Amino acid sequence: MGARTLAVVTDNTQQSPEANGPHSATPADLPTQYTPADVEGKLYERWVERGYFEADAKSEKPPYTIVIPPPNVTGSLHLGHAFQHTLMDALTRRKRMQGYEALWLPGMDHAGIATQNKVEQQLGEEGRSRQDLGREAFVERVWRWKEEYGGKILGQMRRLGDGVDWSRERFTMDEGLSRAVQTVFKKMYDDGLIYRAERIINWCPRCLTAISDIEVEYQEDDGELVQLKYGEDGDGAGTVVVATTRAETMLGDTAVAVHPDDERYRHLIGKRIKLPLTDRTIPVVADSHVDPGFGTGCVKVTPAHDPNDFEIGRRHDLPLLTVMDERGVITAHGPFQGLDRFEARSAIVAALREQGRVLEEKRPYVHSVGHCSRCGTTIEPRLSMQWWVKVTPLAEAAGDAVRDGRVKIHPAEMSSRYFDWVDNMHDWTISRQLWWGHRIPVWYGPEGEVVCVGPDEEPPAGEGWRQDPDVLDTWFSSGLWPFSTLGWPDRTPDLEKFYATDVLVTGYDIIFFWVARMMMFGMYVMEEPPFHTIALTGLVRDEHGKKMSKSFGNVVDPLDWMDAYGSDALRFTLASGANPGTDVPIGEDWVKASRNFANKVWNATRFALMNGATVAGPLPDPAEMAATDRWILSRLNEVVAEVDGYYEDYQFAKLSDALRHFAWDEVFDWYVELSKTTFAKGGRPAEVTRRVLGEVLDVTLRLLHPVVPFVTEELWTTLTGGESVVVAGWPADSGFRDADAEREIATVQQAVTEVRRFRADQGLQPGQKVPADLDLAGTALMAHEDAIRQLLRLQPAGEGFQATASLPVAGATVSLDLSGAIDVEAERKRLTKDLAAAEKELAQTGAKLTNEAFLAKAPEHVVEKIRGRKAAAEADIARLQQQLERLG
RNA sequence: GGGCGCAUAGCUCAGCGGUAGAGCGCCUGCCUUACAAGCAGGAUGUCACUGGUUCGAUCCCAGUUGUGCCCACCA
Repeated sequence: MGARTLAVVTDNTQQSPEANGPHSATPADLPTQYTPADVEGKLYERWVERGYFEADAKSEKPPYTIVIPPPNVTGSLHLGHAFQHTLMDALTRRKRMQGYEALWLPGMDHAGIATQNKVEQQLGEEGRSRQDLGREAFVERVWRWKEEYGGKILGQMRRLGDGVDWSRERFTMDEGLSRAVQTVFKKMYDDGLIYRAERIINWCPRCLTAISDIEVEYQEDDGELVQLKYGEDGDGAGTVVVATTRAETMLGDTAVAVHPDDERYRHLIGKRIKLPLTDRTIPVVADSHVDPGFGTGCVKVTPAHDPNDFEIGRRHDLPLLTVMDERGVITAHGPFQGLDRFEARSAIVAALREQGRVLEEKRPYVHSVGHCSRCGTTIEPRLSMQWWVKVTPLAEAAGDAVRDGRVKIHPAEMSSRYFDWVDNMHDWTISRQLWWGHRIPVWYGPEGEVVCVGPDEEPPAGEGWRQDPDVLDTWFSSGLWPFSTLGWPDRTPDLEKFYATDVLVTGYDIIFFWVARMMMFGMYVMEEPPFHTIALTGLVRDEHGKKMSKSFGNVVDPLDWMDAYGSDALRFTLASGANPGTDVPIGEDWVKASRNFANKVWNATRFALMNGATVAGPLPDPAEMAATDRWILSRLNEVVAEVDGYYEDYQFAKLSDALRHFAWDEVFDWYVELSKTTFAKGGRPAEVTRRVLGEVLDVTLRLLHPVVPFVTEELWTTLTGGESVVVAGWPADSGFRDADAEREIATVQQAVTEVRRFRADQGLQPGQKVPADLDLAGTALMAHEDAIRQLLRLQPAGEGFQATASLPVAGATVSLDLSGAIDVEAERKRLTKDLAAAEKELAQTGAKLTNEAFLAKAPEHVVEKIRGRKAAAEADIARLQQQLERLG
């Protein structure tokens, strides 16, 4: 029977809501292989042109909002982005289909240090520095850079299929967002939550700026712990030995500290000793911070170059002696002046060694050293005046919002990480000595006045007034992102409609940097959490679970895989690996497998179209359907419910898995195969199956669409004639279930599989027709004889039929004429093996059922189940023994 | 130094009190007119180790070993 004759469906009078008149897709419309490149770009542009992703603040529909974690303007798409974007896109696409006013808001972060470094590097290649240009020209240059090279990632997002609302794209340095920054700064300043203080901060001598604690990355570095003898033998106080890994700071020592209870040094407390290489004497102070058990129990104290020493200095009123400049060059007078800190370190140790003051060296001494997260330079603790945010009250509110359930963290186990942070947060250094960023809105007057200026206020004018030269930490503006992007501080329709956002999808690695700060600002500014749910994702790793890094050489450009296998394949693979909060390994073979799945869906739909599958008209009455139709519809509705459940739980791996198995193992491998017999026979049953097959594919494509938007769009529009699956409705569980049909088909599957196994064991060619006599009377298989014959390539038992093999399957008997001797040994082997398994099962279940304790204490349904298993094992054994006997 | 997590098939991971699962890989046979990016069949696990709780433990508890991550002011 030709496909053309089967494709004609004309008797339906009712159109489905999506249908655009009589629909006449033909298999010719679809090539035999899915080629992503042919459709992806075209479809994306169509979606954008039609405005599907543009949200309407005036809509009556309930809102669903996700703001994108703004990628750095310097960034390009990596697998981590592709991963998170896939999840966010799937969430918003589904909600859009469900009838929500879905907004996924895109944008970028100006990424202060990163961007400034990039442009400085570019200048460097021209032999110039930012100082050569001057501040204004430099910032101008950064803007030009941003226009020219920045935002590469936005184009890449289109490749991925991100359904973002481009009309609402934002940038943290936009006029509007800058106004939000200034407004918040002013408010916090007025509330006493922002203050200026001179403290030890983390200083990057290369970037020449302060950075916050979390921007410091600690590494185990090789160092040298040297023990230095301070003081003079002849002196009254004598000598003490201190240990240090940073000998160069000794030039700035202003004390030696010992523990107050340390008997060894009690006599020294209050005395002064000579500081080597200088003409100074320094006091010995008692401070309980000192651990008497470490080293000699004596600590050199350098209040201007070490945070602990700074605290000790404060407690003992020690002078702060700065001996290095902002580039880490020694400024103290003497032979070391002008040396870089590392040169100075060896020079000073050498000089002290010459004086016999270096007692003992431990080398290598591995210890934890802080590095700038942006450039890797060793951090220099540095005394300086900076702006700070007083975080305690903000962090408390941020913690409470999660504690009292207003914000849920997924998976819940990750909450501890969040609490650890917000409950122990130190004040936040927000000023940066950079030029690219939001300038601190504070003016200093000639008389020492300090004025914080709001966005609608004029800065003080006149002689001697100048603005603070520093800019704000990038995370200050990104912390405002969930509301600044919606127009705050204005009470915009967007803000009214779309705040608070629904879910924040981001990596667990960014909880401290970003999540906690958005929570703090959201609670403080909006008095409402910025999102209802925080869905934390893991990191993308390579196929062996190893971190992707340039040094390992295992970094993959997602665009390469999208080129080779399509965006859908990449997305499906990422979604399939997305178990909440866990890292996601990905390998090229897996992407290939996802591509194969897309192609399978493609071809199954082609088959359906060739055979006249349709979505037109209402579904036939179940009473009119064959068990196969009722079975697949029952399963379909179960899958709809299952997928919905997984979405609510952000279980992307589970829902992807469930859909793949349903589509491939059930719809394609069984329903479609069974439908071939129905179509071949024609008549009303074929019509019913055409409609059911259309329904099943329609719904399955909708269910798959959020994760694999391109192939589903192409197929769905072809199948249904609908405008776009993007704006089609999300399937709802109709409640239709048919347990009898499910059991019946399970029996068919079992029987068919059993005979197939026999055929394979007998070495029969898959296509080889075998005469067979089927005795199916009184079994669930009865209605499926034709399908069973078709699937198993069995032909009617004709003249001279000889039942050389007789298989009991599912209560029925299938007799085959193998035209000669069957392979007795192969069959005996198989049966013996099955028999052993059945006997083992019988022994196990039997043992349980004779166990009094089990019978007394196990719940009834468990006991019942074991009884069932025992009966099944007994039946299997009887059947297998009978077969073995027949073999002789 | 603290805290958290993980150890299940060759690889990557689900499962987490009642018969061990998936994807990829592997073996066998097939171009069966939707698909070889496919079809059919198959093999594979002392569920890290040692105890404990339980009628019953991969699953709960304790300890051991291995491994990963986060935090911390180890001079």
